[in-house]
Amino acid sequence: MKSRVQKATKTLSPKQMEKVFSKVADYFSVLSEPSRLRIMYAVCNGEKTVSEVIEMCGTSQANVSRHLMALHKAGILLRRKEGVTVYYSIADNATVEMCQIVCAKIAESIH
Amino acid sequence: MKSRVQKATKTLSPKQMEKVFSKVADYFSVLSEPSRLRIMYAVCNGEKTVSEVIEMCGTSQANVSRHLMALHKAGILLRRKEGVTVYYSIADNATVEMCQIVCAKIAESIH
DNA sequence: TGCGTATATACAAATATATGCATATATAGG
DNA sequence: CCTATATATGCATATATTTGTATATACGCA
Repeated sequence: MKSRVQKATKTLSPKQMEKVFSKVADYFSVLSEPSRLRIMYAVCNGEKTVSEVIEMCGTSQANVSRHLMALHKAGILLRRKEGVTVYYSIADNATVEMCQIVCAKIAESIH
Repeated sequence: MKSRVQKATKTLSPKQMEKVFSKVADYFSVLSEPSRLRIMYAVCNGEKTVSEVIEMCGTSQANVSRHLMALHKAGILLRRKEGVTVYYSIADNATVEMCQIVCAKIAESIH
């Protein structure tokens, strides 16, 4: 019996598997920083401007901007520009689902 | 309307939130290396010994051992010792679910 | 006790990553 | 055109992470 992960990858060659591993690693890597998770938490409730995120997170402007951009480039956040203002929002539910699973798992161990 | 992530964390103080962010970051961090994902892939189909994983992954003994231990310490893999042999296996389905979600997402973008 | 095998770990070197600070770019308003 | 505001980026530094090599530990067996 094949695992669900293997079902999702069964048509891929070894070379392609390496590519998947590398991309998945990049994906998790973006989510492996407290500062970026704080930003994700700020945004996960609805679209926010960079300034709003700075306010909510209490991090420097440069870092918030960089992190938001990194999350965007990883396909995790959408980016919408309106005049001088830039809005970021969650790109798709897969990430939120994941964060929910992990947060639940972790929060449990803290109570 | 609250997001699912916020539901999972609504009873936590800001200090506890920081702890959660830090732990979640650690969790994702462990999964953010191609070498460790390769190892996860080797193990996700059923319990394996360190030697078997070395064989399957073609990585050095030291690295496989280190990575398996890291995955274990992060609560992602179970560790069972029998004589001189050590067996590792997936600790719980949350991680596999996550990997499935992400792999599906990524594999899609490769086809 | 001594040897061989399986696994873990210490240390150094190479590489990557996050951050602060300064500066650049873009746009709206006067 | 000039200024003020919002956002992005370049550079240097501090810090963390990965890896290889060598060595240590643990266990079974003679």
